[in-house]
Amino acid sequence: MKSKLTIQEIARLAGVSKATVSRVLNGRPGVSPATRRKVEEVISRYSYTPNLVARGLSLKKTGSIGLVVAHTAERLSSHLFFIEFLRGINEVLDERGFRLVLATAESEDRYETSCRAMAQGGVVDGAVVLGVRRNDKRLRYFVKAGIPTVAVGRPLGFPGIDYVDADNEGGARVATEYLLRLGHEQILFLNGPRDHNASLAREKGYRRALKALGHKVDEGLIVYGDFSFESGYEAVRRFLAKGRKPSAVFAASDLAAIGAITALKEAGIRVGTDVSVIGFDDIPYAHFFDPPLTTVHQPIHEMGKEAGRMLLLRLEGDTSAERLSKIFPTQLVVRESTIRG
Amino acid sequence: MKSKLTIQEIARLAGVSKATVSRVLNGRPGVSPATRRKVEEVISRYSYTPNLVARGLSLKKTGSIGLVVAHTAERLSSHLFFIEFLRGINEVLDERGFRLVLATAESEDRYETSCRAMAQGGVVDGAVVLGVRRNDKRLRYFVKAGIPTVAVGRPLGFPGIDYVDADNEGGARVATEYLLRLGHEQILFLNGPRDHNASLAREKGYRRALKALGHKVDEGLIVYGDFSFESGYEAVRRFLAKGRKPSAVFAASDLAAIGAITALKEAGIRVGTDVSVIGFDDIPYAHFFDPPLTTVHQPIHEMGKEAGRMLLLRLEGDTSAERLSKIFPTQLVVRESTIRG
DNA sequence: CTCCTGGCTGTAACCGGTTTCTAAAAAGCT
DNA sequence: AGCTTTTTAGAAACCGGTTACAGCCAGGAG
Repeated sequence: MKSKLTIQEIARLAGVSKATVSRVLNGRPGVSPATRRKVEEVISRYSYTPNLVARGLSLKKTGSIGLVVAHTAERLSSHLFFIEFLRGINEVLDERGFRLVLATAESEDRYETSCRAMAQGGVVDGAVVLGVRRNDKRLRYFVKAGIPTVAVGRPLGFPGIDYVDADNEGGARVATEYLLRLGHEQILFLNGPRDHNASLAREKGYRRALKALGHKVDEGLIVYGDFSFESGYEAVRRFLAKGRKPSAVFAASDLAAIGAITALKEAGIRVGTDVSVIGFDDIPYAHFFDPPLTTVHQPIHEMGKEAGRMLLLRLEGDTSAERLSKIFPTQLVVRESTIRG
Repeated sequence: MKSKLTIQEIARLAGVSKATVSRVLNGRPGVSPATRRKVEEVISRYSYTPNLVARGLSLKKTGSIGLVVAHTAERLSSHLFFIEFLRGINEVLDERGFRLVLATAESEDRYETSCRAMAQGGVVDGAVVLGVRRNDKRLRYFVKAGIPTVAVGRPLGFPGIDYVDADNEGGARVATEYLLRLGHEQILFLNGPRDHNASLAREKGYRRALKALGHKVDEGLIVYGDFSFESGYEAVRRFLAKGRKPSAVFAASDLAAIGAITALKEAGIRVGTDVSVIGFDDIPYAHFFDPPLTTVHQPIHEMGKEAGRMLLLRLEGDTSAERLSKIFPTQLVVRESTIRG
C-alpha cells in the first residue's frame, strides 16, 4: 500500500522545511532559484499533489461550487435545462479550477439535509440554485451561511441575491400574441407549478398579451402542472373530456407541449392545421418532433456561463453591495406546430 | 458578520471540552446522559453543524464521490445517458450522505488536470468513470491513487476494476438479427468512436448476428462516428452520395439514428416503409420521434444505482479481491421505424 | 571592520475537527 | 470503609496544508 505523500515528506526528501515547499507550490516569492529548482525536482519526481482538503481547511476555501437542483424526479424538462446549464457554468468555473458539487435529491427532506450540510458544512465556496421558488428554503440556507449565491430565476423575497433569468414574461407574451394574431381565441395555457417563479412570470406574459390585444382572460383556460409530459397530456385530456376544444395551446415547457400534442393527436386533432401548439425552452429535440415544435427559446448555456461569471466575481472579492443580475432575452422559434399565418 | 461556529466555541458554551462535543456529535459512548443532553441543547440552540472539511481532513474521508464524465461537447446522447445515470447513482449515494462531485470538461487537457486533482487531491473517497475507453487515462489516475472506482462500461486493460455495463453485444446482436429476419440484406452500421469500449462490443454483436444467420460482413457498411446526431446524418448522406441505398440502418445511439432518419427523409426515403432504422439507448424521447424509434433499451437508471451500491460496498470495507461486475440485459423495443415483419 | 539591509529559510501556530491516552470521579464489591 | 473496576471527561497529538514571525547569512555602505 502506498502511503500518501505529504508536504512533510517532500520537505524531508528535498532537505528543506514544509514552509519552503508550500512557497514553491504556490509560486510565492522568498525562495532562492536554486532551492526552488531542487524542490520542484522532487515534486515532479514523486509527482506529488497537495492534499486539497488540508489546503481547504487552512485557506477556508475549498474550490468547490454547489449546484443545487430541484428534486429531479421525472422532470425531464428540467433535466435538459440542467444539462445545458451545467455545461455553461462548468465551462467558466473549470477554467478557474473550481469543481462542481451536486445537491439534488428525489425526496424533499433528504434534499434539505444535503443542502444544509453543504451550506453550513463549509464544503463549498459558493452556490448556484436552480429553479427558485417563492421563499425558497434552499436559498435561505446559503444566505444564512453567508455563502455567495447566484439564483437561476428571479429570487423573489431575497433582495440581495444575484441572479440570472430568462425573460419569461416577454417570451410568454410574444408567444401568446403570436397565437392571437394567428386568429386563435381560446388559448389553453398549460403553466408550471404555482409557486415556481418562472411560472408566475410566464403567466403574467400570457395575461398581458391578452389584455394588450383587447381580449378577456378566461380563468378556465389556465391550468397548473409540473412541466412534465404527463402533466401536459393529462391537462389536454381533461380539457377535451369536458367537451371543450382549444383553438391553441401554449405550454410552459416543451415537454408539456409534447404531452399536449400527443393527447390532441389521440383525439384525432391535427396539430399545425386544426390547432396550434407552442412550447417553452427549445430543448434540443424540439425540432425533431412531429410536427417540429414552435417554441420559446431560452439561451440556457449562456445563462450558465453568466451565473458562473457572477459567482467568480463575488468569490474574487467583489464586495460591492450592488446586486448583480442579468435577464436574457427569449426568442420565439416558429416551426410547424403552429398553423401558417 | 457572523463568525462561523466551531466545535471549540460550542464546547465553551456548553462548559465541556472539544472531545466531549465531538463524542456527542458522532453518537459515541462515554458521555453521561446529562452532559449529552446539555451539549445537544447548545448545538441545537445555535444550530451548529460541524465543518465537513475539517472532519474530512481528520478522518481521511470526505463523503464525496467523483463522477467523471467525458468531455460533454455536443454529445447530447451521452447527456441523456448521463442524466439518467446521475439520478440512479444519486438515489443510492444520497441515502448514505455522500455528495457527488463532477469532473467534466470540454477540452481534453483541462479534463485531465481536474481528474488528477480529484484523484490525488484527496477530495473524493471514490469515483465513477463513465464511458471508459481503451487504456483510459482517467481510470489510471484513480487506480494509481488507490481510490475505489467503478467503471461504467467494461474497463479493458484494468482487470481489477469493478464495473457495470449493459449487454452491448447482445443488444446489437438481437437488433441486427431482427433486421435480418425482416429481410434486410444491406444493414448500414453507424458505430460510435473506435476506441470506445461500448462501440467495440456493439460491433461484435453486429458481426456475430450476420455470421450466425449466414451473411458475409461487408466492411463498407460499417462506419465510425461519435454517437451524435450530426455523425449519423453525415454518414447517411455520404453513403447515399455514393449512389448506394441501405436497406436498413442500425445506429449505435438514438441520436445518430435520428440523424440518419433525417438524412433519409431528405432524400425522399420513407423510414418504416422503404427502409428500417434501429437506434441504441432508448432515450426518453425515442417514442416521440417521427416515426417512433425502434431501439435497444438500456436500463441506465438501474445501472447508476448498481454503480452506487458497488462503490458503497467498497467504501464500507469490502476488501475482497473479488472483482465486482454486473452486466445489465438490453432489450429491443420495437416501434415504427422498422418495417412490419 | 562594523553595521545595516534584505533575501532566504525554518519554527511554530493555526485551520476545525477526531481520537488516544490518562486522570478523576463514580460505582461496585467484599 | 477500603479497594477495584468502570464510567466520564479533558489534554494533547494528529490530519496536511498555509503563513506570521524570527533568525541567519551575505553583500553593500560607511
